[in-house]
Amino acid sequence: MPTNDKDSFEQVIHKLDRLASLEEADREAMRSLPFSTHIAPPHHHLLRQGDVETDCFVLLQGYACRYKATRTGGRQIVSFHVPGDVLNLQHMLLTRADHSLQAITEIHFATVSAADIKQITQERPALRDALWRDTLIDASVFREWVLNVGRRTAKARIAHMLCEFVTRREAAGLGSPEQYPLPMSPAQIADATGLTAVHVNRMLYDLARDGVIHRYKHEFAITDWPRLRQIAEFDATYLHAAA
Amino acid sequence: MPTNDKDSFEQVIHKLDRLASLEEADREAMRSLPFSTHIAPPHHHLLRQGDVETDCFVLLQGYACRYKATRTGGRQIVSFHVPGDVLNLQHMLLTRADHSLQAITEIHFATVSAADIKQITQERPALRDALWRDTLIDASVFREWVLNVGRRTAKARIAHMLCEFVTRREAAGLGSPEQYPLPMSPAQIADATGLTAVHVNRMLYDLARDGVIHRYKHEFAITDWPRLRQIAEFDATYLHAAA
DNA sequence: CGTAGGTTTGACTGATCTCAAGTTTGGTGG
DNA sequence: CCACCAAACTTGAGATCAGTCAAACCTACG
Repeated sequence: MPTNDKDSFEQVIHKLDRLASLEEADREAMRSLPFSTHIAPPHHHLLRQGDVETDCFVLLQGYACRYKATRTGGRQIVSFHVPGDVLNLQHMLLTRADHSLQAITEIHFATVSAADIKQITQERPALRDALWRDTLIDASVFREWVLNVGRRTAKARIAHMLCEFVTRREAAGLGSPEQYPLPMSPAQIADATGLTAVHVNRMLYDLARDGVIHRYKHEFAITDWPRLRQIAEFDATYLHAAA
Repeated sequence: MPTNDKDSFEQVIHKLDRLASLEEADREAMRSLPFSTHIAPPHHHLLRQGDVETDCFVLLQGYACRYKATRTGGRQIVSFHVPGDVLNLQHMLLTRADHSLQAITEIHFATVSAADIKQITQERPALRDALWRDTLIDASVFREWVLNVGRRTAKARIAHMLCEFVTRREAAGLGSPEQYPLPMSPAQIADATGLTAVHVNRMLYDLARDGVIHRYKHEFAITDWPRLRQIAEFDATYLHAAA
């Protein structure tokens, strides 16, 4: 676990390195980006649907999610994020936020000017490839979510969402699927899967009864990773080796 | 309606023009891209989940969709496409197809080498912005679909999907929402909304009874556009003025 | 220790699915 | 041009998964 924000910022560079073959000059260009770091408590909004935003946020520590709201009060989480993720790269070219951005746990994040990021993508083709590829993988993940919410049963949906999260967490170097508890609450899982908190709770109970997860107080962890993947029909190819 | 494929190709250029301010040199660069044109019948697959693809497809005439399949036979359409859309720009940087691509009506399309497209994005920043912006809007649309499938009732889901389609069709210069019938079948609407064909049919019946759409044989058209938008809670800002 | 907010449980409801039997449609060949 | 066929669409009846409502219970926090 990185101990300071400067070290944490290296995670993004490391991630981009996996997405395209960067040269040392590319890494240096990233490091030289002016950024400021911040800490936000759980539930803090970094951005709200409709806002005009000219900064990009890089998650350094903790977990966050993006969500959209329906006029009638419905809430749908559209993605979860792990350290190293750029949370809103789209603001490089799209100024109006079509969704909100919220901290799940306490988070550390960096803000970088969208214009600065745009600038380095002009100057450094490898960074352009890596960042563009990142946004394309983002889109691929959304497609999988449409499938997940549209065509899977409640239990499979939940399982799939958990599989994706821990796979991405592991890719970010934060431990194997069974190693750490999951940060999201039943209510958040409900909002991510298009279910109600009540029903999520029942399914979580089932998964616990079958020994797939273990629950203790307001936390839970995966105890049978192979079985969870099986329940979810999880196939990580849609992550395009981002994970 | 363009009468030949060369004229049709101008639609993409026109679309990119709306996404970024192109110079004449940018438009020329697009026109000079080597491409070949093809015709495919309804249901024809341009691409299947898992394929390795190095060409990009540009839709010139007709309608197409992208979908993902679940191992157990479920099918989820993740987007519909109108003439002028690049159907798989992601293959510029991602080689493995994470979804299938299928014609809905008879279509005319052009294939352009992904490498050529990548090349012009290096040489012409305005084209890079336009194309990148296009992929970001694509992602925004997927997010809206996650919300649609996850948090709306059957009728609103269907209405929303129809609203988006006709809005995009109009943006492509193909007539106002009420002007032409819709090309998709109940079964396809079902696959796009995460419902069954049986239930879609019932909802379509309701919408027809309320005078929102008109059905005749295996076609239907919108007859009350304001009411349809209202049922759908449709707000086009997520299309980021692509439409 | 008291309170507020989220979680859990139970009983009931209802939206959507499933299954299966018609019906329409568009294509094909005589 | 008409009869036939396959495929898709419709319709109805019954089943079920997930939602709603409401009460009780934690848990964290002041």
